[in-house]
Amino acid sequence: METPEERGTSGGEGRRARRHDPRRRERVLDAALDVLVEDGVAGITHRKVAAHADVPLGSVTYHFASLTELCTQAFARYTDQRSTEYEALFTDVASREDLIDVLAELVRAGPSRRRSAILGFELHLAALRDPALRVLTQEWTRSSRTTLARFTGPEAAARLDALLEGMIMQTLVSTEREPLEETRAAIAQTLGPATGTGA
Amino acid sequence: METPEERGTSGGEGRRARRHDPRRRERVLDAALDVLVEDGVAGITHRKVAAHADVPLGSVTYHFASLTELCTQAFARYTDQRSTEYEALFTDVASREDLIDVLAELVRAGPSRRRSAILGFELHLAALRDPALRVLTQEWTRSSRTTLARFTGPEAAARLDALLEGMIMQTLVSTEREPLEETRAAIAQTLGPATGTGA
Amino acid sequence: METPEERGTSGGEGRRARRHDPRRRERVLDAALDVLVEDGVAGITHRKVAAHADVPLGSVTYHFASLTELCTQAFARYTDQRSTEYEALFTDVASREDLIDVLAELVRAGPSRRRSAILGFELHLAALRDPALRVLTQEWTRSSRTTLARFTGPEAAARLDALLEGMIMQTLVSTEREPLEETRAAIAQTLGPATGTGA
Amino acid sequence: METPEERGTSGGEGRRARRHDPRRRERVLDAALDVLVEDGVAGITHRKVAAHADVPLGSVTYHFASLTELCTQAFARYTDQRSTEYEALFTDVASREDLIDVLAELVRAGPSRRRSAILGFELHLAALRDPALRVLTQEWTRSSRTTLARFTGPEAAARLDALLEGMIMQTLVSTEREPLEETRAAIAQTLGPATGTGA
DNA sequence: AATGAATGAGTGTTCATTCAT
DNA sequence: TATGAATGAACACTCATTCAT
Repeated sequence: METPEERGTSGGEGRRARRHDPRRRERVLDAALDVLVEDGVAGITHRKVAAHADVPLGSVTYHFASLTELCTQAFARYTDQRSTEYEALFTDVASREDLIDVLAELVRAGPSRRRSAILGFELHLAALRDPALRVLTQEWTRSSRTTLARFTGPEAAARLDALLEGMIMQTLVSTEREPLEETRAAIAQTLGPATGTGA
Repeated sequence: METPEERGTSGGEGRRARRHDPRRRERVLDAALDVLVEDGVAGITHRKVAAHADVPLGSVTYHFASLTELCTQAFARYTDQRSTEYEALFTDVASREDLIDVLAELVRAGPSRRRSAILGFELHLAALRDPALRVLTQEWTRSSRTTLARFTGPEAAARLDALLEGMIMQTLVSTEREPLEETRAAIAQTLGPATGTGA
Repeated sequence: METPEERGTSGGEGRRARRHDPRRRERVLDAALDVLVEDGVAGITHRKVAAHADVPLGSVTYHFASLTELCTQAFARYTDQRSTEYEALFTDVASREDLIDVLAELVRAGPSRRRSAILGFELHLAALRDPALRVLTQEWTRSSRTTLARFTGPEAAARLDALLEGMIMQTLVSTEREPLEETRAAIAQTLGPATGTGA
Repeated sequence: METPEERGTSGGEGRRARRHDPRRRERVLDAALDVLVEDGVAGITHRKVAAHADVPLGSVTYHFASLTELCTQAFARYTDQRSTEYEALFTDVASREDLIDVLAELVRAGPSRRRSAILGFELHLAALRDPALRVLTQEWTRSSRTTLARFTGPEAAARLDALLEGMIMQTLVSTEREPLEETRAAIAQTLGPATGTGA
């Protein structure tokens, strides 16, 4: 009913002619995760996600019925990927020492981990207010504890999980890095005294 | 949601004629904390804060130059109160057992603590992106570790702090409560083996 | 409200494999009329019509070049059906009494008529702003007056037509029903004094 | 949180410096009625109203909590004004002839009345779907019938009201004007046979 | 012939912030 | 000092319409 006028003139630069783009959905979800890392749940908007994915705004709202749903699905994608990654960390663990190595590295790792850590905490916080997200955090907790429990037994796994989460949070926020030895010592102690033979 | 009619001269019951209200600033800050608990940094607005404090909208923007500043000062008020409270928890601690009691209670405490825990995590997350808030988290970490260190030595204090933070976060999100004994056991283990005489 | 998941291959039960559905067009027009009854010209959208007709969105835009055209054709279908129905009402009218019966019933009839009445007024109002629709209202007015005039002569037909339209509108909006006798009396008076023998 | 940049640069031409504008509300309501006349309930938007009132968009949403409420209040303003006007039409009516003159003039009047008539029908139609508006139509019907009944008695007032409404609607839509004599005759007949002395 | 994917214009609404009083 | 009015930017979301298949 209104005159369209400058139809199809605008549109950024690198875009155009990406009609029929399978994986579009996934690209948008990844972009959403990028925005969540950068600006948090507090700062995510359709527009930022669209810009980040180099996709028109309408494309985001087309694929996801609401911003909430976009976040939910993005977080689901995150926990999914994260679980697999987490599992993979432990494939080569054969001894108590190996385990400590892997976990200390997990806590102290650099920027690559930073992204993951931030998303984890954003998710936890958002889950406090959104039951749909609570499903994800519960599943994630269960799965990470199960993985740890293979080496430690269930109670120690729960403690360890809490300790790791706390250490990761603190690493995230603090400016200076804790000495490696202290990280290892904290993990070792939570694992409990070394038994005679192995992990 | 409001229209001038509902705004303006009205204001419920308790307001009006509170000219020269010296506690106005503090009331607004507490209201801001309430809103942060309820809706998070993602959901705070001047209007919600004003409504919560039963104060005109203009009063909020008058006392605080920007929403960011309001949040910063509210968080500052929170860490301030929290530090004092935290310190107070330990005044009667005389033994290792006392310490475990107090910390287990800290982790497991109900709704009263929930507010505090949520604010703590909101602050941590927001601090990732705002240096002004990082000052607060650093000071808060330093102070809580110092308090703990009186009983444990510095390294154990750091571990313990991480463990507590992780446990509190998990308590916050999870639906079922962990058995008290496990909480105590986790703390005890992180404290390290009991020494001969006391805490 | 829909996301690709909910759209796409799904579609409830009765759809699918209705390739080459010759009545598709008519089903869409009827669906459009349903939506016009429910939400008015103010509320009609391609999506609502498609959902109502249980037809993919693309099907609506495929068959009708624009929403305006869809409305126009739907209204055309309405006046067409309505004229036939209207005509049919009078086939058995043999006396002045019969005529009054039929018209009173027309004014007072229940839900079945409600649909028709609402569409009539939606059309009239839309026609004020759209010349294409004015063609329909003029033809409809002409045809209904012609029908009435068979029993009353042209001037009385015009009056009667106006009276009926006004009464129907009032019936539509008002909550309580006017007594039958008053409806009949109003019609009778507009018909003019009974002549000796019949209608 | 975003950079404002070109704050306060835009803003039309004739505007500016109309802070503290009492009557702003009323101006907006009148603008809303203008838009309703022009584009109907189907076409009203905040932006059109703002432009018509030469007022910033924010001003419209500031004064009215929702578009629905804006329409409701605009229609309320309309019925209010209309009732007064309607009443005034009859102040000088002293005879049956006078009454017929006034009503025929009411039906046939030109553009000035057109606005009023369109609003009346928009309101009626919208009232079908919105109970808040139904309050207005009921009150309006009651009041106009009361006015008419002063000259005709209650039953005739109801008939007359319906007839007038129907005739006005038809006048609105039709292209050619009905002869004055027929309008008068229709009214006269609905008034019933002239009694001996007067109105 | 038919339709799912896609897109850009535009909508209602919220809100931080400014400003006159 | 304090606040109601005001405003413009931005947001989530809807939708008519286009287009590749």
